[in-house]
Amino acid sequence: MFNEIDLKILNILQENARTSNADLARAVDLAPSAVLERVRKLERRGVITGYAAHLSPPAVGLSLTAFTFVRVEEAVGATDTGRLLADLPGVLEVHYTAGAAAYLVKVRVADTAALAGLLREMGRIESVRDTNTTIVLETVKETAALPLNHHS
Amino acid sequence: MFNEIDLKILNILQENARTSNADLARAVDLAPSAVLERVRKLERRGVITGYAAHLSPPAVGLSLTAFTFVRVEEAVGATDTGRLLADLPGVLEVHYTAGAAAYLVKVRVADTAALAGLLREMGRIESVRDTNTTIVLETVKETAALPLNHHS
DNA sequence: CATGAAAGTCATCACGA
DNA sequence: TCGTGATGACTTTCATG
Repeated sequence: MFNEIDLKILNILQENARTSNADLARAVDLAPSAVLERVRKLERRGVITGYAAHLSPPAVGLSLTAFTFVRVEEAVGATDTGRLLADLPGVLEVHYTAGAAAYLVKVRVADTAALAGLLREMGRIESVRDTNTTIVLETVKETAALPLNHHS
Repeated sequence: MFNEIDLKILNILQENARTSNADLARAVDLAPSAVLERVRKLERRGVITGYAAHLSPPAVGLSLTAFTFVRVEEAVGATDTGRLLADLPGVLEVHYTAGAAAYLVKVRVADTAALAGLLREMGRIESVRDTNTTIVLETVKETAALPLNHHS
């Protein structure tokens, strides 16, 4: 699906999304206009889904990370509960998981009090049976950068 | 720590990291030079940690997401095992968790065969006692954008 | 798909209020 | 901290190979 030039562009943009088009062009040794078209095409094809600044959670007052399993009673395949969970403030990720009908929810909040409040909100959702939370003590690695290989 | 102008800048950049400085300036109604200095300051203070292009995992051949709990036998507080886990290809996140001495590892791979291979790699690490994997069927929400409030 | 030229726009810096 | 103004670089489009 990609040639090596596309891969190089994707890797550079994963590392620094604010790399200028001119710098990209120099890196892959193409004219800026050619690079611009490649990037646009990658965006249009849905390969690049967006560009995000990443902030330091503690720096913005979100010092507590946790993962919560939310067991639900809902028809298999339905994700209505998931969407309700996703809308709660502090919920960054909601994954519907195999096995026990449950969502795995990644949460970032200020402190344990805020976590307690968030769990209470989750419990208020009708279809939620119970929750099981694991608090993160230390994040060793956290990236959104995907490993790209040549036969992608 | 932040005033409303900084918050607005941070929110815009979380949404689109490639927003030009000139557009930022128009959005917050300041001169470009003033905005540039604010952004630089936010970077230097460690509030903004980077800018990343986000790719569609299936579009690059990574269609399987999973979370693996890795129980370890290692001194409390040590994260050597965590770093070894972090270096495995396909491992996006490694969190050391409270409770049972364990890491919660977020993984993205091509398919179940690749997952099996990755789990085998994990098992090869000496300090790893066992692993427990939950496969994601559907990701309802997945963002790195942090909710910012005015008393951050 | 890539190039190169042209027009408009932007990034960046020094300076002053 | 901010605005102004200058300059060199960049972005983007388009005609063309």
